[in-house]
Amino acid sequence: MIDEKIGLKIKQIRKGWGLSQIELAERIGISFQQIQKYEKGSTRISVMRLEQISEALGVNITAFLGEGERIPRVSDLALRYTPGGNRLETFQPLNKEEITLLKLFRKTKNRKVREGILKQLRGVIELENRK
Amino acid sequence: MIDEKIGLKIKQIRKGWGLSQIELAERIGISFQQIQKYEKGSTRISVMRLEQISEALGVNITAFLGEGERIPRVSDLALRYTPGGNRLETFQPLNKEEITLLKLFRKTKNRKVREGILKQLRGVIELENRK
DNA sequence: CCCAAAATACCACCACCAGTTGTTAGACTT
DNA sequence: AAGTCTAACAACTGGTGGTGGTATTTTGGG
Repeated sequence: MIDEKIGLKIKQIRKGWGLSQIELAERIGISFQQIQKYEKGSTRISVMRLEQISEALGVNITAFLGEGERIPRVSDLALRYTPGGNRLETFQPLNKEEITLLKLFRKTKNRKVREGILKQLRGVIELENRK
Repeated sequence: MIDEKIGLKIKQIRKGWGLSQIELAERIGISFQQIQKYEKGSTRISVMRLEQISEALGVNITAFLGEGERIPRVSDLALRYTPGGNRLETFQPLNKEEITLLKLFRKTKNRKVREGILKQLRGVIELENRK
């Protein structure tokens, strides 16, 4: 899966440098057979190993991961994580209203006020659910 | 070593979202005890796992690897995304109280209630500043 | 303050797989 | 055709990734 992709890149970069599996293996301190497994994607690569490999190959570790990746846009996440129902997950990008809420909430230094807001919300929610 | 660093970041980002170890664990289908090990850095993280985790946390996998790089937090993106023009300059991860607030706020479906809360906050803030 | 419950930390055990060794086969020299 | 270098594949094993169980801390509402 992802290990296969990474393995392929390892192979490409290694060959690009004209290194044999043996040479690469020696630089890292493991057997060349294990390198084979990595390149074939038949064993999972740990982050630590990948770091060693990237170092041995003189490339940044992100060279193996970057690909078409990009920083997830808010819209993507919204789509991905607001599935069926109104399951209220904590994990959602903040929408405009919520951002306003946060900014306001942070502006008031008064503990009592903040606690009051929370209490008030709880009350309303209970009321809603009761009906 | 590198696993400890990654573990720390996992913890940071997870908490920033107000997720428990249990919730994160469920999202990727492993035990929360294993999450603990990852966060403590006591077991090596495979690239595959890290990818799952980064997806579950809504960040790019490079967020855990980029050493000095800035962590592209989703909540960060969300906040900077604010169309209103007035953005929060430096993002602070959500603290406990704010997470509670958000959860409650999202629980109430009633628009009026939410608007009321905002209005109320504005009032209090104005009051505070006047004194 | 107090108390339940959620969240986290800690421990011991097991199964699997990362890593090893060994063998084979092509590809190239000389 | 014999030696060398490289890479693919099989069989084995120890370490550790992953688990369930329990103890401890932290939380937050009354």
